[in-house]
Formats: sequence, structure tokens, C-alpha cells
Amino acid sequence: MHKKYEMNFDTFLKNFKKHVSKLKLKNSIQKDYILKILYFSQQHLTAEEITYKIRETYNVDIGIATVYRAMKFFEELKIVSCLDGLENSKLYELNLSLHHDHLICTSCHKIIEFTDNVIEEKQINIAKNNNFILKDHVMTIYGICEDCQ
Amino acid sequence: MHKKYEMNFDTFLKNFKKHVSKLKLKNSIQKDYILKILYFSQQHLTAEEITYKIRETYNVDIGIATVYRAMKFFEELKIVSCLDGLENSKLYELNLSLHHDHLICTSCHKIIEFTDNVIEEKQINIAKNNNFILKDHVMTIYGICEDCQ
DNA sequence: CTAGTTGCAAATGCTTTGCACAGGA
DNA sequence: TCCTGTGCAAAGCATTTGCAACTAG
Repeated sequence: MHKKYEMNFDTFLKNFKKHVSKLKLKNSIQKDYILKILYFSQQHLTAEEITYKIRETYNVDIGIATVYRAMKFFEELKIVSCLDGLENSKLYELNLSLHHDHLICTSCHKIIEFTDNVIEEKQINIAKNNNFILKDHVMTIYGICEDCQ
Repeated sequence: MHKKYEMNFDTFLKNFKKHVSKLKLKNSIQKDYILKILYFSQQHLTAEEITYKIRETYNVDIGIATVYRAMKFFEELKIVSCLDGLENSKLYELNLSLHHDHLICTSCHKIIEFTDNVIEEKQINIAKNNNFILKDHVMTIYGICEDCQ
């Protein structure tokens, strides 16, 4: 089973295309495939994994440069977010659910998502107290998961 | 003025050397210089900046590979910690003061440190609730500082 | 039609590694 | 002395970029 999103893929894709054309930007088949892979993937993926999975799953040849360019495009539109994984890996995920943070197992690299309203509020306070206009934040907890202990 | 630490540099270095020799590891002049630069630096530094500053300040030639190797060494001993800065930069800082998190200005790249006990406690809870053995965490808030607004 | 996108391959930039030599313990 | 650390240069690896061909709008 893949993650449960409130929107099914076709609706999501349709909305995305509408959004893109409103901004007078261009879409492409390649971007559609990337979104599809991200949507149906349970995990956070690297650019290489995305490329490989598209080739495997849909039998479509796609260059990794295209994936990197698309990730930039999606990040600017806030559709995708990027997470620093272990060992300098960059992991991408679709931004469909609410903001969440991550718990990463340093042994098996499993990632668990969590949300904490107290932490979210505290961040707003901290930014305010330092006269910062809050843009974004990253909170990652590293530890060893139950299975690996 | 540099950061105020509870320990002066000579005491810190003496303790470090004692610690290293207890573990039957070797120290070197290069490592001394690296620690000195980190101790007296106000900012978080990249490997390149450390190399450059040692050459500039102490007129000592040091290879960047040595700096990277030393950072690994220090990180294993928990003497130095590494922070992901903007644009994929890795910033190093001495681990002398208490644990703290960072507020980074996306415009001028200024870094402000903060500590928040509520967040620290929450993290412990989150790890516990997910049956993780907590090892470490990273919390970084991105925003625009007062000067840049 | 035409600007933006693609795939490829080459370039980039940061980090690591192999090796001969130097220097701590 | 002996073993580890150092500096250099080369290798490695993820990401970006230049370019010619292609394609969405």
C-alpha cells in the first residue's frame, strides 16, 4: 500500500497541470512520470532512484539531468520538498500532506514522519524573538529504531 | 571578540590532548591549529575556510585533505559538530557550549544559535513514542533576519 | 512558431583516497 | 623505532551545465 493522500493521482495531476499553465510554465511527459513515481512511492527517493524507477516501472528512458531539473522546478512551486538523508543523500518527497518532520534510523535508514504542534509553535516564537521572518524549517531526529535495537 | 567559552583555549587544548592520548590516538600540530581556528572563530566554518584561515593567520601550510580527516576525527570524539548550511555547504563548529540549534538567514547567511528546552524535551518524547533510541537531532529554522528585511 | 525542455556528455565542486614521506609517542 | 598522520595529486560521486534536437502551448 502506498501513502494515503486525500487526492487521487489523476485529480492531483490535473490540478498540477492547471496550476502550471496558469503560471505560463510548461509541463512535460517526463514531469508527469516523476510525479507519478513520487505519488505512488512509500519512501523518500533520491534523484537516482526516481530515474531508475521510471525506467523500470514505465519502461521510459529519462535522463537524470531531467530529474534534477524537474526537482528544482517542483521545489520552486512547493510541490516537492527535499530532505537531507544520511551520508549526504538528498531525498525528495511529494508535498501533499501537511508539514511534518522526520525521525531517521541511523542503522537501517528507515524514515518515520511526525508532526508536533508544540514544536511548530515554538519555532514561530523563536523566529519572532529573533526578528526573523520565518520561511521554513527542518527538524530531524536521529536514533535507532525498534527493529534495529 | 570571539565567543565566550567557559574554558580558555590552553586549558581546552590540554584537556583534548590528554583525552586523545588516553584513547591511544595521535595528535598533531595540524589538529592543534584547526582547533585554535575553530575556537577563536565567531562563525561556523567550511573545510575550505578552515584551511585558508590557518594559512592566513598562522602562516602554516596545511592540506585540505588533512582538514577533512581531522573533522572526521573530531566528530567521532564529539568535539566538533557539522551543520548543513545553505547551498549544500557543510559548516563545522566546536562543541564546547551546550547543545543548540540554528536560525539561518537565507539572504545574508548569518547564523544565530538558540536553545529551547521545550523543543529538547519534545524530541525526547517523540523518540520515545516511536520506540527510537535518541542519538542526535538537527533543528534549523530558515528565515530572513532583521538587517535583510 | 518559438520559447522552454530533453538527453547526452562534459564540466563542476566538494570530499575521499593512494602513496611516498615526515613526525609523534 | 614504528606506526600513524600529512600533503599532494588523482579519483570519486552527486549535481549542474552547454548544446543540438525536440516539443508543448
